[in-house]
Amino acid sequence: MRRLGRRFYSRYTPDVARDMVGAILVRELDGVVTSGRIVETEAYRGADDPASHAYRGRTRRTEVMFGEAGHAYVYFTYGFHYCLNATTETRGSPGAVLIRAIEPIEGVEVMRERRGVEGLRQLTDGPGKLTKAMGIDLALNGEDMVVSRKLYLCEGDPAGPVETSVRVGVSVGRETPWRFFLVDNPFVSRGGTHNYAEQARGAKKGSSARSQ
DNA sequence: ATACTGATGGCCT
DNA sequence: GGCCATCAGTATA
Repeated sequence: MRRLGRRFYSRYTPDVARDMVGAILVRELDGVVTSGRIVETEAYRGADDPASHAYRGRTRRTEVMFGEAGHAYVYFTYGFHYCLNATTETRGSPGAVLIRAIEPIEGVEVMRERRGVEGLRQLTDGPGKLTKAMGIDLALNGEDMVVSRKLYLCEGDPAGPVETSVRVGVSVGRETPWRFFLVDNPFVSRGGTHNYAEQARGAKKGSSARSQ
């Protein structure tokens, strides 16, 4: 497996987000490997993107988004969950790609233990779920995924059409279709539970019906 | 199937 | 003090 290099990340964020669908996310912790294929991402930029943490400029939290591309941006949200991003663009131009869902490949049993749920699908079909399944927290914020042995991305094939939609769980910037996901993949998150996410006029329902 | 809610803490006005 | 780039549980149909 070939690891994704600096050049991959150092581009216009929505392009990186689209190309990350199909890539393999690998996490090594205490000699245990967990990995999965990325099936859903979202792009966040800076001053042109009101939904982005970096919209209002540099703060302690968003510092990594302004730094070199290819680093992990991990943040804590809703008092409980961590979310994992890969930084993009160039120094001084903030950007990050949120990894929203993966399809498990390696370490399924470990993921089950860390998550405390049984169903394969529920293991990693959301941004907060996959970080818990992979043991990702603030200790990895700023990690350079181009060289790290703990956290990195490898080339992979989406093996199917990639669709776009409005981003999940944001109340502003809803005119920008910067969510990218694999059509009909069962591990794509179902789009959040908050009503306001679908209240904007013209919002379409998620295209993939899921059962079981 | 959709709708709503509680948990819980950091970040920013 | 209000708002979250969330999740799991419960209620309702």
